[in-house]
Amino acid sequence: MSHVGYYCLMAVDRDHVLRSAAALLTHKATATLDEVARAAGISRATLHRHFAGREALVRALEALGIEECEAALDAARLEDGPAADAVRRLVRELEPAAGLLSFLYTENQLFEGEEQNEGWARLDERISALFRRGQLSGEFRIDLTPAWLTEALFGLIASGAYVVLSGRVAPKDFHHMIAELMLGGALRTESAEEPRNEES
Amino acid sequence: MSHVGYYCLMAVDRDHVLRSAAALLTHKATATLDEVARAAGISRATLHRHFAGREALVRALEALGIEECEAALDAARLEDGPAADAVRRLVRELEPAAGLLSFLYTENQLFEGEEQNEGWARLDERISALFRRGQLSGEFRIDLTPAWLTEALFGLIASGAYVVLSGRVAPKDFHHMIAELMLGGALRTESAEEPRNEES
DNA sequence: CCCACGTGAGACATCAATGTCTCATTGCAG
DNA sequence: CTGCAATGAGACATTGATGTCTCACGTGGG
Repeated sequence: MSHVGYYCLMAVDRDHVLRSAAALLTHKATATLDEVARAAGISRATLHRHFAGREALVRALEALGIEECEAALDAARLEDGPAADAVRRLVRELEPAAGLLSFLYTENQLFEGEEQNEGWARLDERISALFRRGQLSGEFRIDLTPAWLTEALFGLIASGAYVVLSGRVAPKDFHHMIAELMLGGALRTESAEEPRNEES
Repeated sequence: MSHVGYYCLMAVDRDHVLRSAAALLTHKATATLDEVARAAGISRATLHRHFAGREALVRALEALGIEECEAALDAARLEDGPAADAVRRLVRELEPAAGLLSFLYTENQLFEGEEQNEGWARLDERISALFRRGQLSGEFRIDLTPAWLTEALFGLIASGAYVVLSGRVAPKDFHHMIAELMLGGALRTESAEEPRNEES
C-alpha cells in the first residue's frame, strides 16, 4: 500500500499551497479562493480538498505564522547575552515570516472572535519576558512597558514588511531599520551605542 | 426656501455618520452596512442616501482621515523648533485620528488599486521633510531613511491605537509610548535626553 | 390645514464568493 | 495492461452582502 507516499505528498503539497497563499494574501488580502488556488498552481477543487474553506485556510496560515515565530524565538536564544543583541537576533530570525505576519496582523477576523489561538499569547509572553529582562538588567528604559514594546515590535515588523514590499526600502536594510529604530530610536546619541552596523 | 437648513442638516449628519462608521469599523473592519447604519442611529436606506455604497463610504473615510491628518500636521507646526519636539507635537495632534488611521492602514483595498488618493503622498512628504530636517540639524541619526521613519511612525500609531483599544495600555500613555519609543528607542541612555516626561 | 421632504421599514433583485457535486483525464503502481 | 487515486474543469445551488425600489409615517413650514 502507498500510504507513506500518499501522506508525504499531501504534506509537501499542503505546505507549498500554504506558502503560496501567504505570499499572495500578503499583498492582496481580499484575493479570491480561485486566485489563491491559481497562485499555488492548483485548481479551486484541489484547494478545497486541502482546506475546507477560507476560514480554514486563514486558520492554517495563522498556525503556520505562530509556528514560524516560535521557531524564530527558539533560534534567537532570547535568554542569552545582552538583551539588545537578543532583540537584534530576534528581528533577523523573524524576517522570513515578516510578510506572513503582516497579513495576519491585518486579518482582525482572528482577534475579534471569542476564541483566539493561544499561540499569540505564548509569543507575547516570551517576547515580553525578553524586554522585562532587559529592563531588570538596566539595558532598557523602564517607562515603556514590555507589553507595549512587544506590540511595537510586531507593528514595526509589519510596517517593515510593507515598506519593503512597496519597494521604498531595500530588503537588505530590513534588520537594521527595525532593530535599530526599536532599540535606539530616531535621535542621534553621543554614546557609541548603535552607530556600528552593516548599513548599506 | 429652506436650502440653508437643508445643506446644514445634511452636512452635520454626514459627518456624524462618518465618525460613527469610523469608530465601528476601527474595531470591526468587516462590519455590514446595516451594522454601520445602526451604529450611526440611522437606517440602511438613509445610509445609502449619504454614501452610494461601501466603496464610497470607505473613500469618504479615507478623505476624512487625510483631512484630519493634514489638520494635525498644521497644528503641530513641524517647521518650528527642535525636530524632536515637533515629533512629540505631531504624535499628540495625531492621537484623535489614530483609530481611524489604524482602520485605513489595514484597508489595503485603498493602496492596491491603480489610483490612490494623492493625499497620502502629501502627508508622507511633509513628515519625511520633518525627519530630513532633523537629520540635517544633527538631531536625528542618518542611517535610517526619512521614508522608513515616516512609515514607522504610522505603524507605531496604528499599533498604539490597537493596544489602547484592546485595553492593554491606558489611553493617557498614548503620546509618551509612541513619541518616546520613536525618538529614543528601547535602550536606556545616560544622556539626560528623554527621562523627563509625564509618565503615569 | 396641507404639502413637501426626509426618513424607516421592508420587499425584491442582483452579484460575487463560496460550498458541493459530477465527470473525464492523467499518472503511477502492481 | 489495468485499476486506483488525485487532479482539473466546470456545472449548479447556496449564501450573504449589497443595490434598488416602493410605501407609509411624521414633522415642519407655508
